[in-house]
Amino acid sequence: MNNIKINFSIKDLENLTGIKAHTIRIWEKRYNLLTPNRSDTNIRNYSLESFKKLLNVSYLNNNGLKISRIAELKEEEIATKVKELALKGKAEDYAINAFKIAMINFDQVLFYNTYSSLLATNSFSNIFYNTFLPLLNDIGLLWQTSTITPAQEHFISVLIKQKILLNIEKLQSLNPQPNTKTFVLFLPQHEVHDIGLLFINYQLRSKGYHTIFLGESVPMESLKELFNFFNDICFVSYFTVYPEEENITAYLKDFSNLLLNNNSTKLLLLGQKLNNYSNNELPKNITIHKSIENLVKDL
DNA sequence: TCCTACGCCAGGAAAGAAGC
DNA sequence: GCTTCTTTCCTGGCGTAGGA
Repeated sequence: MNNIKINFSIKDLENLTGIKAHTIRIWEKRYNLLTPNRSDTNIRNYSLESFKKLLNVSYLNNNGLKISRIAELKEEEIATKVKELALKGKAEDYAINAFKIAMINFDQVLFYNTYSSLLATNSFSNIFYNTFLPLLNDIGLLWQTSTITPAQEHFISVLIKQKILLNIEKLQSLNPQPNTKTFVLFLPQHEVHDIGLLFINYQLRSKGYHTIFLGESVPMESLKELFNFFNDICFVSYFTVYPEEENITAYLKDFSNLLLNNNSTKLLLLGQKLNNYSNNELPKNITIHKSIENLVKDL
């Protein structure tokens, strides 16, 4: 694993750590904080070690240590201080950095160790809300800026999904509350980002609700079949990439006409695609929620 | 055309020193 | 204790040059 050769541009480092490229250059110039390799044409080229160091430096800096003081520390001292701070302070920030390193480095062991240390003092729900959700937001940005590869995004996504599935499995023995409605969780066609939906499934199960998880890219027509099995249905969906902005209104109208004829049937929605969606004439029985926490709270 | 490096300048925020 | 001044740190903007 240590032999993996990864190089980062200054822009990559900016995206990964949140520290402006200009600031990174200034830190290098004034404090000799990083010593990147240079191309023949003088372009900076950072190693994985530089990336790790900068994550640690930004963590200390965000926790109030002055950059001039951090620069005086040896690399081992920086790492030690980060661990000390993580133990008594916000472990989530440290964990997010560790998960990023695990993702970049395809390091499953680091992922599992970081997760285990978080689990020692946190519930799974807390870990998801405080660590995985911010991490997934960051990953979304890193993906948009091509800082990470599809393989890296899939690698970390699958590991997170495994943890959610594992926790859902632990709930299998719980019987659903009697006479409660059935929550049908699905993603619209072409939509494949199912981590958020999986976690909602976990939350509903943990509260004792009966759920049917259909997963990604479900044709609307096929949802009708559920009415042959269940009377009281509440659909739940998560729009991350699809439907596209211009198609959302039409999708919801079609959904309403096809599946929400019964007054008691509802559709609960979430997802980045809906962040800026405003439609005052939202079909009846459709509710857009700003966060998973809000959705679960409103049940 | 876009990105990167570099230098310079200006300004905001915070901390510390000095004076009243 | 409060105000003022100075210093330090950080950031953003701008312009120029050169490479991808």
